[in-house]
Amino acid sequence: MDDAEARDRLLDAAEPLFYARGVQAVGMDEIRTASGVPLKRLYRVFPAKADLVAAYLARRDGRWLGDLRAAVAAAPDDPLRAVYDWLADWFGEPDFRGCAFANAFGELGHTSDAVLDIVRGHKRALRGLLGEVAERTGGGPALADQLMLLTEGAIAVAALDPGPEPARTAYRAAAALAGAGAGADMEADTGLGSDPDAGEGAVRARVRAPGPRA
Amino acid sequence: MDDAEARDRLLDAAEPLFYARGVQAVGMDEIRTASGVPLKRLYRVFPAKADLVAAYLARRDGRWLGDLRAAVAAAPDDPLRAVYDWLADWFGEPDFRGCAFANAFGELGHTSDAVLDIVRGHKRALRGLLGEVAERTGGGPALADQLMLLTEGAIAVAALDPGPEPARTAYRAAAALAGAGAGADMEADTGLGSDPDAGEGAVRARVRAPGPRA
DNA sequence: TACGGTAGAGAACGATCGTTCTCACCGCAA
DNA sequence: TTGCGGTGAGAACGATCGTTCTCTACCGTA
Repeated sequence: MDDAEARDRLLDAAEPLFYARGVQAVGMDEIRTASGVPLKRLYRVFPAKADLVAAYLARRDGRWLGDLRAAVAAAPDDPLRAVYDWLADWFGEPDFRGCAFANAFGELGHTSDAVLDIVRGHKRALRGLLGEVAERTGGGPALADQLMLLTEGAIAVAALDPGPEPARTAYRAAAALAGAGAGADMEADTGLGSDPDAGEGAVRARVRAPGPRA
Repeated sequence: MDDAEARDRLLDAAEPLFYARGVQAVGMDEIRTASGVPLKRLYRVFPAKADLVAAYLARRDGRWLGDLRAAVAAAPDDPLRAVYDWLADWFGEPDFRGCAFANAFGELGHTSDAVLDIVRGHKRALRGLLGEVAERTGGGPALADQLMLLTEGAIAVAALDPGPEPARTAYRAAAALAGAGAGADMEADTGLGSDPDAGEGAVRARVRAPGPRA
């Protein structure tokens, strides 16, 4: 067995375990057993569990975004629809358990800066892809930000209640926003201007003082 | 010291620790030290760590939703705006670290059914509150589902990039959807009907076969 | 003043888990 | 054949952590 092959086998074994049960709930011994790679080589390829976790997230990041990008590229006439159709499909998979990166953030985001960086990078890349989709749909960055919220929201909702429905809801909202906002990026918003600080005073005055919530 | 007071002090000590660093990263000894409650009494009040975690989430659930409900009630003329102003305020708090329930789900959702139930209950209650907001804004359940996506999406985005901006983006989208969809719940959606299964064939046919993604 | 029951402080226990070490084994060069 | 570098399997180590136990001190009551 090659080191490169060992690496693949380790990641192939670790990924479904980490995704299904969380990183901390899966021990190195279980990965050893599942992969068939001896511990010695495991620790040569990944000197610490943190390295394996980072590789797991990095590989998943590449594949996930690659698949989504391919789905978008395959539907040049309606990239918006392609995004949410793809999500609907994903949400319906039997082992769907939400966003691996959001889950990793909840588990390790405060403990590991490496994990935090990967998660941030993943979301930034997703935002970039949605930016292209928004542009090709006739919208601008404002639409892209809205698509990002709808996408993240759909994933979060589907995580607790698996099924394609949240993706359909997101698509309807996205289509409505894209239709309403075609070329109307700076006046379709019913209130706040696009200056990030313009409404802050009013915003803060309207609600109570900060305190711990959720 | 009373058992009831011990309980409060334990939760007061545990909550910021759990929220800031995650449940698994905080040991019972640290909670003992931070609360000043002796270990013996700690284990009388909460026989196991899981009980303390459940109480932490339950208390936070009640307070978070109560605060949001109060903010909505305080702005009867524009409940939609109240929601996202409140969120913007929350996102700006210095110790904001995303949704405690989403984080707990990522950490323990697959291990603990009790945690899963609390998280599901929390999100269901939030969806209920947004349902009222949607209704008072002139929308129906379709708008409520969209608000849910925008809200969850804003929280998820803000978790990785703290600041009020995602709440403002969500508000703009919500206001646009509420304006566009007033009384137009069954035809404003640009494509898919409201029947959950009507478009499924097309949806599934458009994308590739399922496989592990993210 | 003696005493039973409870509280507090912290040591101790037992399990888990990441990581390292031991040791027998195998293929290969001299 | 004879060593030898590396491999595989799994035991062992060390740390952490949830939980329990021990021991001393105190308080209300007779």
